[in-house]
Amino acid sequence: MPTEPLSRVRIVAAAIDLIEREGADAVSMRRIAADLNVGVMSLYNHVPNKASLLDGVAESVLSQIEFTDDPGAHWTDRVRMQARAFRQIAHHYPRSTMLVVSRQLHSNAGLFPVERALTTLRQAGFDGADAVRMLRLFIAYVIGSLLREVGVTPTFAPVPGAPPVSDVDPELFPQVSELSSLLGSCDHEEEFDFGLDLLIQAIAVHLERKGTRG
Amino acid sequence: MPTEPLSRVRIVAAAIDLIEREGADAVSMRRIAADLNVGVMSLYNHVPNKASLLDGVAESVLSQIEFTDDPGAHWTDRVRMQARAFRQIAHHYPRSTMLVVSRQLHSNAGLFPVERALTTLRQAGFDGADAVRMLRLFIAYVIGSLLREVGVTPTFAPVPGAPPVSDVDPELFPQVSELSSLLGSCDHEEEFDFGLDLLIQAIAVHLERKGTRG
DNA sequence: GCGTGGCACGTACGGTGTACGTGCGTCAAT
DNA sequence: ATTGACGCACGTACACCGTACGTGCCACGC
Repeated sequence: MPTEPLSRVRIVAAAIDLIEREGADAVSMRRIAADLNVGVMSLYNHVPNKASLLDGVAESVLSQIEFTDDPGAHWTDRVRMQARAFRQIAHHYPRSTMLVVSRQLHSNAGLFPVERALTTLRQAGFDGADAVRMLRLFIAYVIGSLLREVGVTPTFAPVPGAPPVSDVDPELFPQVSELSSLLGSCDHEEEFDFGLDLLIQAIAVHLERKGTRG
Repeated sequence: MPTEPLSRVRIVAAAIDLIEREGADAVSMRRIAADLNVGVMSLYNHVPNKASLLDGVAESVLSQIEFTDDPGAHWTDRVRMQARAFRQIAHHYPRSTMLVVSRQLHSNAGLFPVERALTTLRQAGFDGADAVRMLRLFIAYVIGSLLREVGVTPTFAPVPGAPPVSDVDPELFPQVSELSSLLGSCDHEEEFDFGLDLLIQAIAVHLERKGTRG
């Protein structure tokens, strides 16, 4: 049974698998090698070091975003679709996404989504400066939302292991304790779409005002 | 010269100092001990483990947020001030903030800002469910913005060491390459305020509509 | 047949977090 | 005053980490 030859993509895939199964802390060169039934140092024939391997993870996750763009649709719908595509990848690879988001990105893998978004925004009528602004606004919102969904955030994503928002002092935190049931649960998709629509509507207004003025 | 006795807060302070000076990767129990002129294992008399120490860092940073709330001001201004207070702490402790944002939060230190924000929103007229929604929306935006400012993000915060958005293929990425100068630089404060105002305006509209309807 | 280069692998070194034991200083009860 | 207990600083030791370096196998071009 000659196993498939070792390669960078196989190593990256094993890393993603491991991250999703046991979390980013479990990632070690030795562990990945073991999962691949391979000596540790063999990995270094295909990957210069661990940091580069994690860059590969980021690149791979990013490149798996599936954009289905309909050039005929209204720009608001196209923007919405692009944002949702991001969310879906994060939903699929939650723990890897966490890693992607919290690492400096060195490759050009992140440029495709950026290019696509800028194109859409400029076709909608934004000038260059505003397109960049709006892009940054959306990225901030999307990434912030992903972090909530993935399980970080000061707003109590329902972490299965941890206790809910129990044992808060109602004297000190009346609002938090009154709204604890709302804070403790979260329909991430509904919440994401709510904010997304609000944002899109807001920048549509911004666009109209600029258009009628200048 | 009897040095001040070792304590959890002194250890946490040393950790924050180290993180800001040399980055989160430089943090190790040995290194912190050395900075404090202390044996490694002495730390464990005040801190159960490294993870807890990092929780302490998060807690400390969060608790240093300076809210100056004027109960007489319009709610939009109060919300703006609270968001800015967050940004300022991140600006002051950029690398620690990165760490805070990318860790699950286990303590109640994050509850004060939450309580405060919820109070403001409910006084503005939002019902419980909407207040929670709006809070989450703001948190997503603020955290996403902080990540950009702190130096992550797919949008090219100007990392001093790295080359700018050079060497992108204008054929593949026409928008990116045309707007490269805009993408490559960023007035974080201006950008943050722009998005913040847009957001506040949007939820103000949302509030009015709900108010006049119900 | 014979180099030669790619690749799997073992060994080894300096780093990490932390379990455990030891010794010293201080304070409480006798 | 003596003794006991406890708190806390510290050293040692272990398992694990990333990776530099050397070795040997095997498949290929000449």
